[in-house]
Amino acid sequence: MPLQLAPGQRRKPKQLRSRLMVETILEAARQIFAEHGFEAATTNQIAERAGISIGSLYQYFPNKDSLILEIQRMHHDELLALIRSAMDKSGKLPLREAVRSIIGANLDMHLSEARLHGAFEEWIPAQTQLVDRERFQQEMVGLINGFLDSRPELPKGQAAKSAVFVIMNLVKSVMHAAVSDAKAAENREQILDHVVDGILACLQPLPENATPPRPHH
Amino acid sequence: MPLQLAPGQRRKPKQLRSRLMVETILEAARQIFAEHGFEAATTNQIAERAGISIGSLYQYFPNKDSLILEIQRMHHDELLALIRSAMDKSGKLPLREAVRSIIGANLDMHLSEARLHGAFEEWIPAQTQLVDRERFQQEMVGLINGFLDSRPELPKGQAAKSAVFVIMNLVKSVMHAAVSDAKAAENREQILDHVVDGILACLQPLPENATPPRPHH
Amino acid sequence: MPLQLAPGQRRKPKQLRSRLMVETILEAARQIFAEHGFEAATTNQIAERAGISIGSLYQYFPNKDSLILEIQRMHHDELLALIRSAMDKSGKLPLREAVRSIIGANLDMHLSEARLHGAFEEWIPAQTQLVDRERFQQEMVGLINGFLDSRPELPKGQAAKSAVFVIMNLVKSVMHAAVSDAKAAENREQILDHVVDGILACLQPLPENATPPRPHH
Amino acid sequence: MPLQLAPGQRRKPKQLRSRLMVETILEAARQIFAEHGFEAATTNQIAERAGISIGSLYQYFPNKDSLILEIQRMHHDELLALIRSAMDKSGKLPLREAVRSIIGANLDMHLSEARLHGAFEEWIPAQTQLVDRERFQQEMVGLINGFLDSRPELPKGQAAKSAVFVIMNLVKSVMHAAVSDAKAAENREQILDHVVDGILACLQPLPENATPPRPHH
DNA sequence: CATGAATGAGGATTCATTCAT
DNA sequence: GATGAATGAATCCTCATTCAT
Repeated sequence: MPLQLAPGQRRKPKQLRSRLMVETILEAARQIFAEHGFEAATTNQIAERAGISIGSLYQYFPNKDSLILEIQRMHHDELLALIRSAMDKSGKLPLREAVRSIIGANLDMHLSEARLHGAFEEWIPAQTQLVDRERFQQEMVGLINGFLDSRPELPKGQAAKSAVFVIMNLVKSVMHAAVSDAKAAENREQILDHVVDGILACLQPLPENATPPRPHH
Repeated sequence: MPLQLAPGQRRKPKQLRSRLMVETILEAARQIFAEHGFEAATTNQIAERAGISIGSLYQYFPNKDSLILEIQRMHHDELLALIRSAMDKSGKLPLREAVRSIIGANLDMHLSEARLHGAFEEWIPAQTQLVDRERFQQEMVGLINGFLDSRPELPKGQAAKSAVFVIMNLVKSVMHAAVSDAKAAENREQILDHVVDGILACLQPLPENATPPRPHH
Repeated sequence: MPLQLAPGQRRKPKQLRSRLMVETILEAARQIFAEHGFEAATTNQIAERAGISIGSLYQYFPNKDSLILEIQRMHHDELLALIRSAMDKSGKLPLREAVRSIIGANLDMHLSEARLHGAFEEWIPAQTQLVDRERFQQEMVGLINGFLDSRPELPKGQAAKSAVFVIMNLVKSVMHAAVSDAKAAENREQILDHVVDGILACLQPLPENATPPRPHH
Repeated sequence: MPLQLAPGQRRKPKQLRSRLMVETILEAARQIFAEHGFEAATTNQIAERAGISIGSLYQYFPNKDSLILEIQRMHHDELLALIRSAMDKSGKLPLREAVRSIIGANLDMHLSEARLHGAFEEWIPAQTQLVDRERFQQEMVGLINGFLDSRPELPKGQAAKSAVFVIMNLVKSVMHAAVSDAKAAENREQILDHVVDGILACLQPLPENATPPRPHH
């Protein structure tokens, strides 16, 4: 117990401890949710894994929902960061290689987090507006558009809207499938090939004669 | 009291009641699971919704798992039937229209079943081999291949493998997204356009010069 | 449907059917109780084993308790009959052989009914006066006294009271132990020897000097 | 707040509370099992009787079985201690008095515990090896042999084997009978006389001429 | 009388959350 | 702030018993 503290400094250690605690808890929660799913995970398990008492857990998170909400937020951020960095690194590669490395990074992350995504799906928040799927989606679209912009041979803006939409969903789905399918881990390369093929196809301008301008309401 | 009964017909009424009961229960379960997800749904809720006692429910289904298993099976069957029928009906339409109507039917079904799929995802069966994801997937692949075969302009067999993989996942993901996204219902036409574009792109043979033969292990 | 019946005869077939039904049910109940114990046995199991509907069972027995009560009664009767017959048969044998054969018969019966007795113990009747332990005990005492009477060398009446009490309990306990102890079945001969020794010892007049006339309260 | 604490003593209060709670629960369970038998007793009843919540009960005992297992263990220990102490106290008394006081203590304990033994009988543990009937029996045999050793006039070792067997079962049965028979409490003295007579008889060497050496396989 | 579908009270057990220390 | 014992509502499921057919 220090005798004397510089003014304004007193709360620093507390905040540090606080932040550390929060991170420890979240890491424990991430593991437990990943191992058991949302409903099957118990807050006591999480506290135990974090090496703290259940009471302390509730000091930092008001309830079970808040835990998974925060984890999801973090996961989204990590995913965006990962892709951003993969895009940066792939700057000079030929298109197929670039796409392949970006998607590959994405896939690896999902394979390693496996069941955590199951927990995200399982959790149906009472207050829908609390989740940040929206924000995540927006940012992801921005990222993809940025990539398209950086490659002269690819379509941009309005012309690429469909492609972006399809790519996002294709990737999402494959990630999903990879996660729920035990065998996916072994097929990594093949899956990657398929996805990359699909993405490149989407980015190819459709031959004019094949698809007449679609008129619809 | 009928004077004469065809043999084996005597037990019909019982069987009818039985079948009716089973269907009532399944419909109730489908609703409750769709509303609350798997774990959050309670068997008592389901019985109440079905208008029967909890005891009766357990007369027909040995446990909670068996309910969702059966619902999933039914859902898969309905989906396959729906697509088969949409494919049949679309026989003479130009490719884009055909694909659009098939996917459209699929999408509509998912939009109406909304959160039920969340429940499917959530449920992790104790005995994995009991679920029929495998069967479903196989049949779906067969269906898609059949469609490709029926259209001379489309690739077939080995050449289409990637396309089929991507299409399946693309569709699955969009359905998934549609299901979890409230606004999807309003964007039906746009979403459809995007998906159809994506599918058609995948079915286009990749220009040779764009993608050199990928060598990997 | 017979047109004409002799008066008073109408109910005979019914009574016969009735009696048969009752016996079938009791036999089934005996088996089920023996296999699972009282609480763990279910009336539906019993009905099924009896090859009748649960409704029919309740036509003949008002509740689960009444089943075990009746079985216990029957068991007591059979036990008494068995011992009576063993005593009759052993008429001319030397004392030790006689006792041995009587006790042996008793033991065999218990070994074969094994867990049924567990069910008797387990069942705590709501209305104590309903059970017939009292009657059973009285009759058994009578039987033993009869045996003592038939053997000039043995004590009788008041002098044998202690012996009878001890014998009854000794036998009962050994039966009990035999029933709950899996190994008992293999030790049949040894157990028999011990019990017979004990009984003969009790029937020996105590040496006067060893036990002074007990004065108490 | 004590200025100085012996090391390791800090946690005492917690452990005390814990021990107290466990004892409170066990006492409640003992009562409820004694009143209703094993199956009919409910864990909620026990918690209520103990004046705690059902949740607390399960904090200390993982399931219903563990409750009766522990109670049985305690009961066996108490019984052995009681008899040991009764044997010690009876050191200088004449044989009959000594036996009488030992058995008397035993009987009193059983009379007071009444139906609890029914619950023991009723409970058929899933994992047989968990119960300690075996240990109890061994220790009891040891105790009795010790008593025989301490009295020069009594048989020992192999010669007493039958006697010990018979005595144990006799006592057990009488205790059992006493427990299930409401009137037993009133007949205490008579029952005691009978049992003591029986035991002494068993300890009398059988007259040689009465029982020829039994030959059996 | 026979049937067996339907009932629903009741039981063991779990787990998010609180609060006295 | 930290702790973890205590809480008790809520869950899945069973089974004795009834009653319409």
